[in-house]
Amino acid sequence: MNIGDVAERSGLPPKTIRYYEDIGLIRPGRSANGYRAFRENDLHKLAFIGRARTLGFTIEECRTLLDLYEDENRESAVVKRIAEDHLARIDEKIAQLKSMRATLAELVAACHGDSRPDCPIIEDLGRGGRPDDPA
Amino acid sequence: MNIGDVAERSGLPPKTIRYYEDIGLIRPGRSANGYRAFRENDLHKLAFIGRARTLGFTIEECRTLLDLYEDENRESAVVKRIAEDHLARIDEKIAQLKSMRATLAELVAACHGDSRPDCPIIEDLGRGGRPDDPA
DNA sequence: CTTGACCCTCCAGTGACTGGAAGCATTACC
DNA sequence: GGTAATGCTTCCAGTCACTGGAGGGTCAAG
Repeated sequence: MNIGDVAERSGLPPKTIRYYEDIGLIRPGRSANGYRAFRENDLHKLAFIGRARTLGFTIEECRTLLDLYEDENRESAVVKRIAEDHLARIDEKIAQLKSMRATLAELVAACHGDSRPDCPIIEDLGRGGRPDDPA
Repeated sequence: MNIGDVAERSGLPPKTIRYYEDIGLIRPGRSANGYRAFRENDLHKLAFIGRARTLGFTIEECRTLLDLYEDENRESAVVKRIAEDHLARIDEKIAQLKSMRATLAELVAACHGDSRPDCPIIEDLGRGGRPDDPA
């Protein structure tokens, strides 16, 4: 298989696949003409990585997970721990975004959004986010 | 004020403040010794940027917001629209993360996490995320 | 007078790609 | 058989928003 076929079948752009080879996630062979020659196994790995990436795992986690994928004697506990850590990070990010969202939504709701210059959003930013002190 | 004072009062690291000057967000003067000389106005701007960044606005949005901050004749509608766009982006990200989280939580729950190698997490990744077909 | 804290600039690296240029290889079509 | 369009190759640079570090000047205290 050439890179184009693998790209189509794995859903990853050729550029990304080359990048994954660069950083050592896969090692396709080479044809006589210098083209990368992918085997089914490479395709499986790429699909694996693609899936892991859509679940938000970092490349380094993907590397570890790939090793575990190939390791017949892996302990599922190791895999589970990586996933749990990642889950915790996701929860943190969600919490952060929700907090941002809440503040921002309040400000947006308070802004009349017309042609006049006064604007609670700008005022909040200008106060550095400290609560308003109308005294 | 030297950069250290401004860093402390704005909560931004000196490196970041220098970077903000580099990209033209602020323009502090210079003392005879070559040190940056910040005025109160610079500090206000930095606090403004810092706040906007914690709310997740990009640097380019900060630039625009700063312009609006300084513009006595701004229309609050313009500000509101930027904030609304940003809000929509945040909502998108939250949705994405929640979807990741849901899938990942299922997999984690299904993994017994002991010394045996069989693991629903690895299996999902290996299938590229396609639903299991036990037939 | 030296020590240490502070400041300066410039370069390089982060993560995970992505875009583009320059140049072979192959394939499709007439 | 020629030629034009793909497709493949490598390498360099850019993205975003910083961050780390080297190498060196400046300033206040003891």
